[in-house]
Amino acid sequence: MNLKQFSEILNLSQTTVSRALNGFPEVSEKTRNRVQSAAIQYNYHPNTQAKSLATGKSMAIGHVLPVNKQEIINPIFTDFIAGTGEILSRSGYHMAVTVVEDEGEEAAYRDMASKKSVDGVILHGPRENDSRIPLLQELGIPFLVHGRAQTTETPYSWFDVNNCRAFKKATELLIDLGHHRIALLNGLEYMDFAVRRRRGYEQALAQAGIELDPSIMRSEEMMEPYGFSATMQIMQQPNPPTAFLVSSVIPAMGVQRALLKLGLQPAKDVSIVIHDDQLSFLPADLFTASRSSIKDAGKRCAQMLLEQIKNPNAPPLTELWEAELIIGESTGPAKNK
Amino acid sequence: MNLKQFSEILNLSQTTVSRALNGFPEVSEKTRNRVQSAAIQYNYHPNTQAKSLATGKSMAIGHVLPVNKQEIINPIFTDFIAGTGEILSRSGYHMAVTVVEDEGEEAAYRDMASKKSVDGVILHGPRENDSRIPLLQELGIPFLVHGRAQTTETPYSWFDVNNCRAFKKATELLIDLGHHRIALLNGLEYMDFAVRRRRGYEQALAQAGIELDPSIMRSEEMMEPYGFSATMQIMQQPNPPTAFLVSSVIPAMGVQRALLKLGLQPAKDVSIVIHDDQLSFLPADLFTASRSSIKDAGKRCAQMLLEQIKNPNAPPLTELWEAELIIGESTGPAKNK
DNA sequence: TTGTATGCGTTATCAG
DNA sequence: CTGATAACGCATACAA
Repeated sequence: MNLKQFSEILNLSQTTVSRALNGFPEVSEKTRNRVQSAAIQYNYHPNTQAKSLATGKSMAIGHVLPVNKQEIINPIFTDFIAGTGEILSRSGYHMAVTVVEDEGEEAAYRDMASKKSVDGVILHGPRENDSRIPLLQELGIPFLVHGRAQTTETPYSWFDVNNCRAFKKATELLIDLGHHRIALLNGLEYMDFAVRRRRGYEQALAQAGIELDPSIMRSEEMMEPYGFSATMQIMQQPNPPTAFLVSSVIPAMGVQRALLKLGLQPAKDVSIVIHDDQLSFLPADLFTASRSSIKDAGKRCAQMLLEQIKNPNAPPLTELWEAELIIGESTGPAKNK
Repeated sequence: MNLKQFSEILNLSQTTVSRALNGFPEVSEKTRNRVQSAAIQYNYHPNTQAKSLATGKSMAIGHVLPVNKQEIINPIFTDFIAGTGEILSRSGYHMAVTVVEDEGEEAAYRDMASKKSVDGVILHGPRENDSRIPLLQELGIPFLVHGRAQTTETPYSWFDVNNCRAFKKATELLIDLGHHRIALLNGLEYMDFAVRRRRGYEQALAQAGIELDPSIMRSEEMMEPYGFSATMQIMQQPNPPTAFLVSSVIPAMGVQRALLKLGLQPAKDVSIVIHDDQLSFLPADLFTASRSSIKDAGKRCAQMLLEQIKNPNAPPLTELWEAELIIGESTGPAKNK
């Protein structure tokens, strides 16, 4: 059923029906009610493509996901889009997800711009001086960066968690508990968030006069086996750490597994502090953590992007959330040697 | 840049340019080359909405994700769409992801049909006698079910793993190792796959003359804390099992955590067999498993759906994969009592 | 092999 | 408050 047929049923012009459905003020209450209830009755929905063509709006938000980079298509992303999608669908938007080979990412954005297939984009996993940011600016697509990239160029909209402070506080907590050898299992350090986390860790150590020890610092993709093998290796070195600071609950599961395998009790023998994205499928209160819900982040990102689409000429929006430091069961005082 | 402008640059009609770009045979090699290189040079891409409107094809595959049902928006889904998206993007398709409140699912499908916003749909998480299947049939949208629903109605296209046989074999393996008390930590049993898995488990037990014991059987969402708490509870009952059969590696992580907490060694004290979807972020060889890559499933589903879109009148496509039984480090002979 | 004219289903402009 | 008509950008039947 299209508009023409539908308006014929109602004995109205297409124009009036369209206006009634789109909430234009000039149509009479009576007509509007008649149209709206008929739309439900006949299950009439305007064709998306035609509407897009006429308005220039696609009512879609794009996500470009490089396939080889596990950092983006990962379980954290799932919880993120659960939040994003929830907000978007309330506003009538859907998500256009494109999977690309790593080297096809730029082309994908150019494509979107040229085809006008999305009204905005959420940019995931920013790196330092991420080239995608100037690209999107050049293309003129509204976009919001989930995270930040230390760029000196023109400002852009972003949403981020204060990773530096979160990890500084987490490290301070461990230091206050008497820990002086604290291992860091970070994410990949070409990702901006990982750089900031490392910086927070370093700042806290420096303040306490503790020297950095690269032999107990790692940087890899946040997967369980990484946490396991890094812990096995680090704990079997001479002078092992008494605490671990871990970038996500996923590798932390591996850390815990390794400790148990080594006969060590979390909290009692070795303390663990993690950054907790509050993933829905993993335990919540197992670890002491700097906590910040990734799903809520997804919601907020969607809201900010929609605002930006609404006011294209407004200055860039930025928002920085503080993580909450939660004391769980995985930390305890350092043992005196 | 639109077709009109682009064709004026080339001094050709819109028709010829369109044909050259869409691979029609009648256009001369020379013209085609000229058009194609100019398209690259001027970065011309046809507008998606206009193309869709003219052809009736949206070049999009839909996923409808109910937000409250964790069973669908979960880390397994992530790996699935990584596979799906990879295949689709090669064919020029993208994915339209819509998040809906649980009760809005039917409306979302009706909406898609009415708006013609997708060319096909992948249906996730089928239940027994799933009402979405007749709905999609009624709406006339090509669709492929990932999994099956025991429906007596008209046939439909599906892709599935032989869950029943996988769990039967897994159970047999444990029985062969001398285990007679085998706990089952299943997924939610209103999901079709969970029903089939339970059936496989029951068949193997029946063959071996072992009676079912509901006190060591659970059915919940496949999350880590579920594995942990179910194991803690089951192992502290009188006459605890000597083996666990677990629906996914995620709750299995919890099983393992519980066993270690209870001072029990996997394989040695208690055996664990899981179904392993080969999630990218969790350990691969930790458990003895019936293994079947969820990412490959995603790929195959995409291929099958595309075939179906191509030949709308062909009979439904179905495909059943057998899982591979992999011996890992989590199984051993039952201890003699 | 190329071009002309029309339709796809909306929204937007302008007139009444 | 309502309606006729022109875009929107492309594909395609038909003509040359």
